[in-house]
Amino acid sequence: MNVLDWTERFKGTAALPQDVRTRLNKAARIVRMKKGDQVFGPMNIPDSLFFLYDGRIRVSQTSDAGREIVLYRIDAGESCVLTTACMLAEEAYNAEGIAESDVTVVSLPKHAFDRLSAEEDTFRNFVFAAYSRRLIDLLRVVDDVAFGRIDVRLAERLLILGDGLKEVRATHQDLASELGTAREVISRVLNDFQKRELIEQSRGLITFKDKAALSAIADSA
Amino acid sequence: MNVLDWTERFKGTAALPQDVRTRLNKAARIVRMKKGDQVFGPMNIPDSLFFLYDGRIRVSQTSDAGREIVLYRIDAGESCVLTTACMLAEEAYNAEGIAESDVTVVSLPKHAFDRLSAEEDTFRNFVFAAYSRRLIDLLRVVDDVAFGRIDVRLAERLLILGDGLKEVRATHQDLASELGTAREVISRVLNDFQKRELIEQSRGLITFKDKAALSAIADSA
DNA sequence: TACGGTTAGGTGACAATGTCACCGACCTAC
DNA sequence: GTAGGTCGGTGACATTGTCACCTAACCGTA
Repeated sequence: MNVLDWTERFKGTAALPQDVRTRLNKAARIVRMKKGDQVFGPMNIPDSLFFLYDGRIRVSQTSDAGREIVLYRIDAGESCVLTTACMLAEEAYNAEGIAESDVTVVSLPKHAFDRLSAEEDTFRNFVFAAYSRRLIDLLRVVDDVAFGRIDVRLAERLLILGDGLKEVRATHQDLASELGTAREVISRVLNDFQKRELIEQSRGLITFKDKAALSAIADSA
Repeated sequence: MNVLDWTERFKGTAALPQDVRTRLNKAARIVRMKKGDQVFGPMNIPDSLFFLYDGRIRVSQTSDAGREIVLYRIDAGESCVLTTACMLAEEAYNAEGIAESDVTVVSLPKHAFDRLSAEEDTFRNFVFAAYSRRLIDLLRVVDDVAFGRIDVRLAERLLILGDGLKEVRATHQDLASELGTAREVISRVLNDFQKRELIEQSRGLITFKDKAALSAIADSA
């Protein structure tokens, strides 16, 4: 079943001795999911650890009123700490992970995780580091939401989403969900950006006209 | 120096064999600090793990503009994950911990922490659980700040701060810092609460008149 | 090609929150 | 007492969020 040796893909497993890696390859299950699938969510309390072998996952939280905010993204080679947290705290939480592309996930049963983090310093440090990074990501989100202006946050997010590209394919609602605000607010700000000739808009598509000026706005935090 | 055996105080250490606990008592340093002292902050990147033996620590974050928001509190018996995170990520962050009372902190050098979390399941689970709890705390903060109304949040916070008491000793600025908003906003909402006879105010002091009604507001999230 | 339903986006009025400038009341040290 | 600092009040205004309702673009199908 496991035609691929995923252990070489992760910082926490690549350095492990070969026999440990072989054991891991036996214990783990490889799961493939399609773009748009829910990788984890408030419904299914996980009983395994997840490592993202390939693709990208967007982790977001939804309010009672149905508004959404993106917390962070998981890239290939990273582990998903939030599922771990939910598992350990045995607490469901209204956060969900959506596959932003087709993804390949390595699912490691809890007992294997326990054993590995007990026996292997490298692996344990990898997990701790992942936790730390997410904590700091969340601190950043809190800072942005509590203290940031939305024009600044939107400029920043557009540049990230369109990194290296000359356009971003996203609806106003998508962008509102990124920042945890309302569609109308995004529409207003984007129209302002357009009037200032920083971008052009068409249905579901934003085209950069002046990235430098957007950067200036994004940095004026 | 170590007249007190702190290891009995923590879930992660109380269950350890006596010889391990003795070793820990040797390795750790006991630090006492006064109410109001900064236990950790953006300046001093920590090189040790902190466990709070006694007292309470308020962890908050400050914006560039100087506005503050309380992220969570550390109670006696808990470990301080954020310092751990900063240490592991080797990244300073603009969060700080302030002693809300006189505190006694157990400071465990990194190498002792590493060894302990490698050798003792109980301890490792304790640390993981602490991380998880803080992550979930922060998700809650994000939810509140991004989606919550401030009258609801203020009512809620007043009830927490005055749990079991009939008054809360805090200035409007203190409460603004709790919620990450401005003093004027707190003043407005408190005046509204007062007009509705839910509270009474005097300088630096808020007295409950109708906790039930406040609860109703707090729950109307 | 025309139709009808769905989705994306626009708009104005209003409510909630944040910002600014300035004020007076109170508190403490001298 | 008074000087200076802290605490809270206030009105005008800016920003952001909410609501109701609208139009335009897109898509599948007859």
